[in-house]
Amino acid sequence: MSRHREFNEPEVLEKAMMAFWQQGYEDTSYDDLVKATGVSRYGLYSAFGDKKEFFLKALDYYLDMNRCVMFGSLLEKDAALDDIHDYFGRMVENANDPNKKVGCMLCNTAIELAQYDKDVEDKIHEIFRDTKSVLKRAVKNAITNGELNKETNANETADYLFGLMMGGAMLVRSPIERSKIKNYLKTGLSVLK
Amino acid sequence: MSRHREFNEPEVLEKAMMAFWQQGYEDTSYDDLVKATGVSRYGLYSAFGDKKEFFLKALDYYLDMNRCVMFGSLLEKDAALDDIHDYFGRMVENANDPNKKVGCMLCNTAIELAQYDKDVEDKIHEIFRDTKSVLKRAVKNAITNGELNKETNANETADYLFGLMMGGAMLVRSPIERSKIKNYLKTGLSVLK
DNA sequence: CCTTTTTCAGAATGATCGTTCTTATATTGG
DNA sequence: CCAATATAAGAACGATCATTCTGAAAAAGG
Repeated sequence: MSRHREFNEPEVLEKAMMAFWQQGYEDTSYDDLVKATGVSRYGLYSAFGDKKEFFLKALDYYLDMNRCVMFGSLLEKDAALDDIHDYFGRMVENANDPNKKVGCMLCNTAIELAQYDKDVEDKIHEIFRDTKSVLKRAVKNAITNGELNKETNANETADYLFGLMMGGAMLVRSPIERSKIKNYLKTGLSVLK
Repeated sequence: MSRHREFNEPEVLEKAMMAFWQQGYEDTSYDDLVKATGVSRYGLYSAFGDKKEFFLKALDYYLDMNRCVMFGSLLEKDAALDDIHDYFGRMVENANDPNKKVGCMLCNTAIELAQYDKDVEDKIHEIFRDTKSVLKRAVKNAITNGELNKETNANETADYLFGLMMGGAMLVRSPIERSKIKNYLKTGLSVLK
């Protein structure tokens, strides 16, 4: 008995994620999602729930797909100074592409939604905490390795790098010249010594 | 003949500006503006035009009211290193107030609207250019005064300080702990030497 | 005080939003 | 091939949006 779904969940989730990423939560209507995915409203509602549930699933998908790609070797236990520079190097590369003005979906969400939605705020906090830990570990390793001055405050430096990352993600989304973003990240990293 | 307006334009504009500042463009409905100002829809439309015109007037008002207050001595021709530190010190003070999560109206607008509205983008560019000039002049003066290393690249450093400023404004609007913002700005300023 | 003119308050309008409902179709087990 | 059932497509619903319109009230000149 019964018919089967005509769509593939991950494929649809990816398309929906792209729509939410590019346009944000408020500016993406359920109709936009129907158009972007090519799936019926009924299908989307039964598979992904209402708009907020759908968004949270899209955000999870974004994190699953993009974090490893962007953070790369920085996620490894012995990550150190080179891995920090590599990460920000990838940010500069992304910033240089004038078409990529979407920034980081997580950072965008932190600005757009987290003030008004407790569920979103909790998720943001969790990921931000993880991200800071990753940066802090790399800073500590760099100090141990002698790549950074022994006097370096690992905690403050991790907070700083986190802010540099978030600031960069926001600058990418603003209508600023790409060369300025490069200068921002390049000079910003010069504190690491 | 005829009746007079019952409201005072600058007072009303200030109230509308606060609403737009706190909630952003999209999340502020014309009804919100009617409630926030206590003025009739008719009165607002005839005095300030439609929603976008009203927003641009509110943004101008914001710039007129807040730029001098925030930038302070940094706007003076002979501003140098101390004035840069003073400015970011005021940012830290603002960030420490947990109730002040609105950030900078101009930066918020750059993120929310500038991608989709040419008029807004042009205004943002103009103000951003001015802001960078102010920072660059202070950096140059600091180099001349011997407060900064002679090798300092004034242009890149100005871009960096601009990003630091915008990053800080964005962090304030996100649900991040205030102490992290302080660490971000404090460590960020340590490049100036 | 009365006429004129503008303001006010909010009803009306048309669009769009998220969500639900309806109807017809496609699929599968028997 | 037929009955059962989940699907798809989109119409329908109620809310809210920006904007316009509609009397009633208010103010000022004669």
